[in-house]
Amino acid sequence: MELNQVSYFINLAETLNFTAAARLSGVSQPSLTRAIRRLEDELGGPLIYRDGKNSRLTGLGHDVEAEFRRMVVAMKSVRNHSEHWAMGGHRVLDVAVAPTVGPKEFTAFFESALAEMPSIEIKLHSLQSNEDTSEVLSGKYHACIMPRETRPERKLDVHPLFRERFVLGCSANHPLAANEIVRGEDLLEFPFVDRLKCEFRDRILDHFARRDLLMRPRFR
Amino acid sequence: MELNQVSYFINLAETLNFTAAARLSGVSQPSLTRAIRRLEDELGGPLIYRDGKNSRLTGLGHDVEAEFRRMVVAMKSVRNHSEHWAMGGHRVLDVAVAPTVGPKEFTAFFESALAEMPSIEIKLHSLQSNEDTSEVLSGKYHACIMPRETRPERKLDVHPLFRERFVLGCSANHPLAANEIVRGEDLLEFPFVDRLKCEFRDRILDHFARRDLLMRPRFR
DNA sequence: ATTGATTACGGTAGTCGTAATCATA
DNA sequence: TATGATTACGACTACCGTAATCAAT
Repeated sequence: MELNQVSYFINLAETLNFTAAARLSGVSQPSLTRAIRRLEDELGGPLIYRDGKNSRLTGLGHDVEAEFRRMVVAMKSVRNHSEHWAMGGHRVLDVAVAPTVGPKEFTAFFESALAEMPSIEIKLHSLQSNEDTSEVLSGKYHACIMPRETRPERKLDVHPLFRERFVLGCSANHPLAANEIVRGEDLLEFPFVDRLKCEFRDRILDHFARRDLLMRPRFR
Repeated sequence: MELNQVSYFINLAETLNFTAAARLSGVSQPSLTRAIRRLEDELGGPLIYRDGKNSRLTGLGHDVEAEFRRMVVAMKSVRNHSEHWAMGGHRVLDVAVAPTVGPKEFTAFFESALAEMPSIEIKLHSLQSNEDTSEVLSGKYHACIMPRETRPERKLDVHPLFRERFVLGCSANHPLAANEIVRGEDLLEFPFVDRLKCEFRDRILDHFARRDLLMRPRFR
């Protein structure tokens, strides 16, 4: 079964005349005759009663026509779609933002990007906790915004977007409340909780390890 | 755009792997690669990002996949249909019966026919007044049952099914009431109405003409 | 070294158009 | 004779498979 056979048959079903159908299809009459015959051979039965000016579709021909029309519709839809696409039509950019970051930090950037490229639509997703940059490689998202830099990957473009300060929240009469700057070393004097699920745990462990500081968590 | 390209692409969209898609499609890997490339050339843009184990469909690829699946569904439907048809599946026979005749005369025949050919369904239609045997030639009906024989047509099978008697209805003391048989000549003695729209008018005119009898209608 | 995709190339199948043939009105 | 469909035949396109090449892990 070939698509030219399909469109030939549609034209034949509309004209019930091989000559006219061939003209509609832009091929010679023998070519259309052969195409229809091949179709009939493949489907195992005649599609049209050949009877000069009284030609008419067989029952099978009627049934087949309906399905073929669906195929032609789908095919035209593909052509339309790809044409619009090629013309720089609508494109959707799926961007995932980690929940810790929150998209509101970037609304200004998104707005200017949308203004600059009117043919682009940006769809924001919330990056799930079990997802990471591999979701970009697999194609689920086109880009993602994360709270920490990832290990460099050749296949990924990684750009630094922002820096975040770590801030200590404590009571006003806490010994550290007076410090303008609180270093990691200062923190080690006090008991702390090791939150295994903290997004920044790896980075903080790494930070202290590089400074040869020993962390002694009091709770876990 | 060819149907093999369509099914190749469906397989590729499911596997995201040219080698696996080629195996599924039953062709060599280079052949599938070329088919996809031709498709992309025709549609004017890439359908899949080629990236080893991280290959993924483009936006256009996603859109095209949906439409292509519709085409494949329609194609499979055609195959199923024609297969059932070839297996002696369901066939509908459209039979038109002239309203003068009425289908009830043939219910016994239709019932026996249905019993004999279980794969056949008979659909009865009422033959409209402006329709005749040409509706069979044009394919609207497969057969029609008419109250009079038509002129012989090479393209039509004509079979006599029944004979109808013409009966005189009159009052008991009418001069003709005593006759066992009423001949046309007997009728000519009496005034009668020439019903131009009578279905049998032509046949009756012909009948008298062949006997050199002059009809003198008193009303029209 | 292995997996995955593309390019090169010779062979072949299938489709096309022209022209001839057949059938019918 | 004119219209419509099929068959015959030579030509060409385009697809396929094998094999080689390129790229990345």
